[in-house]
Amino acid sequence: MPELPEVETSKRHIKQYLLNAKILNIKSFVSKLRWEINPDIKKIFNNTVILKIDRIGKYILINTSNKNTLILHLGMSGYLRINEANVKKIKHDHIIMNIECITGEKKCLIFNDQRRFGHIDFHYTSLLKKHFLIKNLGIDGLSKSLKYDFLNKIFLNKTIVIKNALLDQKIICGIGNIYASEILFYSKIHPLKRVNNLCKNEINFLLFNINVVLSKAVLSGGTTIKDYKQPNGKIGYFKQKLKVYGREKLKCYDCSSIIFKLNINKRATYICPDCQKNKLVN
DNA sequence: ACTTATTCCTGCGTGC
DNA sequence: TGCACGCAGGAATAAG
Repeated sequence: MPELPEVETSKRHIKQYLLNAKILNIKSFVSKLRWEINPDIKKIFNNTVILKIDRIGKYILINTSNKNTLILHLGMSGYLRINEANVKKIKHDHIIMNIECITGEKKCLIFNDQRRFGHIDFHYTSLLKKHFLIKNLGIDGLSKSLKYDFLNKIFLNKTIVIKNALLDQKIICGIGNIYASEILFYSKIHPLKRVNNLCKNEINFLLFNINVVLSKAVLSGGTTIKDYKQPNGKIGYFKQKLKVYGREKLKCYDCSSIIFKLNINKRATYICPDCQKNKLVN
């Protein structure tokens, strides 16, 4: 679910409440999400102040005054929401962080995750890049440093197909299954094309469209297929703008050919067979 | 050093 | 209605 645009939308929204707020306490109602939750999380952040909120790939990073960083990943079905303090829990609310905002108001940040593929952890801010979830991440999908030379160098010696390369968080982080299909459609590249066969123009057009698709999706508040919600409770509105994802058997908006669904690594992939027919071309 | 399969969860739609 | 099955936005880990 939540890919870069959904995580970025969530980050931006919670930031207005969390920045400079005091964490009163963190409560966890499960012992594990994807992994065991370090029980120290319940007290180590008590009475700390939130100094900075960042995102890398699909991770939200919250720096606090005790020189720690909270690491949040929303998994497949997770979302965050801001509520008034002491609001009643609903199903799959797993973590609640009670805060006192800079305005003096008391609120809480709630992490809800039906499938529990998400995770919450923390690490010393200074050693964050050594954390097992962070250390192998590649360059962020919206980073200004994501340029031709960087990507070309990686693609040169690889034989994996481009769809899998886009999903590989060790290369570029933040792109997931929805945006991989969309980016390749925009780029007119077949998802099964091998990365070492991409020419300079294709890589540059791909880079351009990674930025276009992710930026546009952020502006729409992300994509809601099923569970995802913005922290204000609204859904994301990019679904209406998807050109191929989820549009099997419907007409391509550009050429009226029928959108086709295929599986790559067991994951749904959508293409316009006419707009992206360069599969075998070098 | 690669790629591919398995695994962790809940819930929904489909077909019998 | 009920049940079995496949599938869903992720990704580390194990196995090949």
